[in-house]
Amino acid sequence: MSDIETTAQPATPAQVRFSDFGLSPAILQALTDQGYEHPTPIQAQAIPVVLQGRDVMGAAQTGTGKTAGFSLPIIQLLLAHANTSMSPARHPVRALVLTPTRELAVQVAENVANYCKHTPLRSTVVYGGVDIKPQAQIMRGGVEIVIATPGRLLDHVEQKSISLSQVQMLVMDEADRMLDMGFLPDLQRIINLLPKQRQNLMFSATFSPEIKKLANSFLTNPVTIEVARSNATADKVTQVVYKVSEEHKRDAVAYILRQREMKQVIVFSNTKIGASRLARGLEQEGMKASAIHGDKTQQERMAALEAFKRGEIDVLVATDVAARGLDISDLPCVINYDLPYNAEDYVHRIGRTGRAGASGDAISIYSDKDERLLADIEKLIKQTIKRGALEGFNPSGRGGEQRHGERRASARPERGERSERSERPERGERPDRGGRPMAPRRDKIDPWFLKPYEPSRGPAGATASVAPAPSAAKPKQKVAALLGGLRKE
DNA sequence: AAAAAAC
Repeated sequence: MSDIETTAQPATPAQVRFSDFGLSPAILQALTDQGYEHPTPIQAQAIPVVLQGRDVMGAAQTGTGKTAGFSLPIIQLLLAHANTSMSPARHPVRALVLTPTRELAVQVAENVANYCKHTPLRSTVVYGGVDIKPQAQIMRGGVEIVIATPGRLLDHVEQKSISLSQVQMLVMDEADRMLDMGFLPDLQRIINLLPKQRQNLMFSATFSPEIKKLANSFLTNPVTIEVARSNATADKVTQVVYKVSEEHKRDAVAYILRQREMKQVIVFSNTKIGASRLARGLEQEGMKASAIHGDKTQQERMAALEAFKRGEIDVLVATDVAARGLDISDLPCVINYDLPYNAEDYVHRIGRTGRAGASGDAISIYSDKDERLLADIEKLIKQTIKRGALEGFNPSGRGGEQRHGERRASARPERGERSERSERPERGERPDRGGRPMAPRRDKIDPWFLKPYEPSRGPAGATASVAPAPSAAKPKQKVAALLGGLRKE
């Protein structure tokens, strides 16, 4: 098999209809219910190919309609052999969808359930952080389609609440993300439990060498589908960066939010601590803000997401748990409170806005020490991002915008002011880690985040030897070794 | 460097 070839067609979705694919009336009815008539480009390409039973390697950003692209034909194929018996034994798991995050699993499951609603097929979702028993109960009752995060799925396998021996179709959604998160060993264990004879669909936002290798080991003669070149940012998104000194970043975000009177904004932070602090800071400024990150309980995560979707919260401060996949529709604006360490994450983050033809703004705050990150991002997206100036933003005090009568600079620790104490991570923020081991033990914590910011300088000051290559190569080697070794447990 | 994910 040669290199990945692009089958990207300037599809003409306006002329294609879902009814052209020979899908069952039950599926078409579900689509009609939701007002869907025309497939998106990736749907138009994927549906016929999946219906043919081919393996697929799909490159697609979120917001392209990828979920329907694989779930509609899967449902169709399952229906072709569906039976209406109520016996659990007659409802073995036949399609398995794996996702990297719990929220994404829930979201995919909601879609699948919707598409199935006029069919006898049953689907369910399993993920960690919540009680396992109800999940096991549902699966023992028999389901054809399971959407899962890898760890909890394996848990169910060990508990024997699920058998994977009848799985005919496997979907790996956000495969690049799963690799990044170290799910490769779990993926391999799961795949070892599946029948050899099956159809595989893999979706990834990027075509890194690791992803190609994964595709080569798990897919059989796949058809490659690509819509919108990966690494290309949506053209509808207006991007701008504002340079601010590190200690004024939070004020800058508050200023931007207030200035533009923005509703429904996601603000991305690189750290969980940073996200919590920023959310609280914004709340103190009177905004309706909430944080979502991996140290929140699953309940809190869901609650924040729901509140945001319902419009009860205007600002969702998130780590990269929300960077990919989440279908928070058509946000007018995304703000990067930190520039992401991985340039690719920038693309995913700003992909939350400017979707479905709408335009959007992507605003990033950065400071001196982030020049390198900005350069990496611009290199990846092959464009220079506009440097903006925050008109009227005067964080250094001395009057400035304080004449608006705002409460005195809640988010501006002066030197020596000991606001740090009150900025510690909330107590009780994670009474329940969802069963995952508590992150680092107290005595092992490196409290870098509690220290005041200091521009880090090498020991010799001037010779800040720049050697990014080896550090970048390391994780890749690990992935390559795992892929090559195909170790089994 | 960070984040995510099973018990």
